[in-house]
Amino acid sequence: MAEQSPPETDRSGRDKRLGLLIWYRISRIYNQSLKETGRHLKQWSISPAQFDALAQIGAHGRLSQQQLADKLFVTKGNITQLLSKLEESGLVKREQQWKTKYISLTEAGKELFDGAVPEQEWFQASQFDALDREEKKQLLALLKKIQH
Amino acid sequence: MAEQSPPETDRSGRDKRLGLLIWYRISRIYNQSLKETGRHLKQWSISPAQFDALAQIGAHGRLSQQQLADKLFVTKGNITQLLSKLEESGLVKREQQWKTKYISLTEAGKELFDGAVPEQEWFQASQFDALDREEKKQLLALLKKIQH
DNA sequence: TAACATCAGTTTAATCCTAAACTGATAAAA
DNA sequence: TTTTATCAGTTTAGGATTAAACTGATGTTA
Repeated sequence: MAEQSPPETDRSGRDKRLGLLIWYRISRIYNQSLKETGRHLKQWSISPAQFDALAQIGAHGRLSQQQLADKLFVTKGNITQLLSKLEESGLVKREQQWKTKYISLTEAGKELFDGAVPEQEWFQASQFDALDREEKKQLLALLKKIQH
Repeated sequence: MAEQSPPETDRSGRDKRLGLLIWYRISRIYNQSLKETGRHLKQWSISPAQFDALAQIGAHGRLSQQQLADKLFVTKGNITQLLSKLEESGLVKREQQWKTKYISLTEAGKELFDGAVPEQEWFQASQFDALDREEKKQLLALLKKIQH
């Protein structure tokens, strides 16, 4: 009986090891990529978080702060502080309507958006150029599956 | 001539989009996983960063601060602060030898290590259980390739 | 209309992290 | 032996982020 059943504990042990290795890889890739992104963005004097906000606002036009928070998967408290700095730098403006504040890009913000976003996105994407098109598709499919 | 050459600009455009989608996925998976990890670790009143440090120290025994920093891919300044808290909590101790400080777990640290590490690693790994063994291997191989 | 609930945004205190300047000890070279 | 370089760790200032408490306006209901 025992000989015929698959080595369950062993298999789950190996699976645990695999899962852990994946986690550490992802963690390193993410943090490395973030660091390089930060370096690359220095030419426009903005941070990765600021870039993400600008890209969303630029792409969607008028957004409330809560909507922006949802798109970026961060808290509204974070958005308040992020926007304070972007407003100070003259890149975005806030307009209150009823109890909602709508955010949009200023002229300077649009200029930065047009200049920085395409190049930065190209840079971001190029970090995966060790993979060919087929491999990228595979990777994306696997990543999607993780989030069921 | 034109008809026979592959649509280069188009292809690289699609590749850029794929690369970007991968980046956003990885970013979301990482941040989600980190948040859930934090929630799970609350039962031992430690943070993900503290857990990682304890796991390394527990696994490797005596380590200098610089060695620990290298293993965790963070700065030594960060380690100084991380260890201050772990020392305060009585989980690790530092012993100076020559100009190097060697870190090791206290009894309380070892106890926490034995209790928390296996369970936490299991939890961590289980976040990828939507993938079967073969898919995990594939994913890991692709991730490795990214870092060439 | 007065009391209450809801909801957007703000504030506060905390954690994690970095870069850069600093300290102090060892080692090497003049 | 004095000077200089190197190297481990610390400190400091600042950025990004969160959770939780707070503010103030709008809407609902008794």
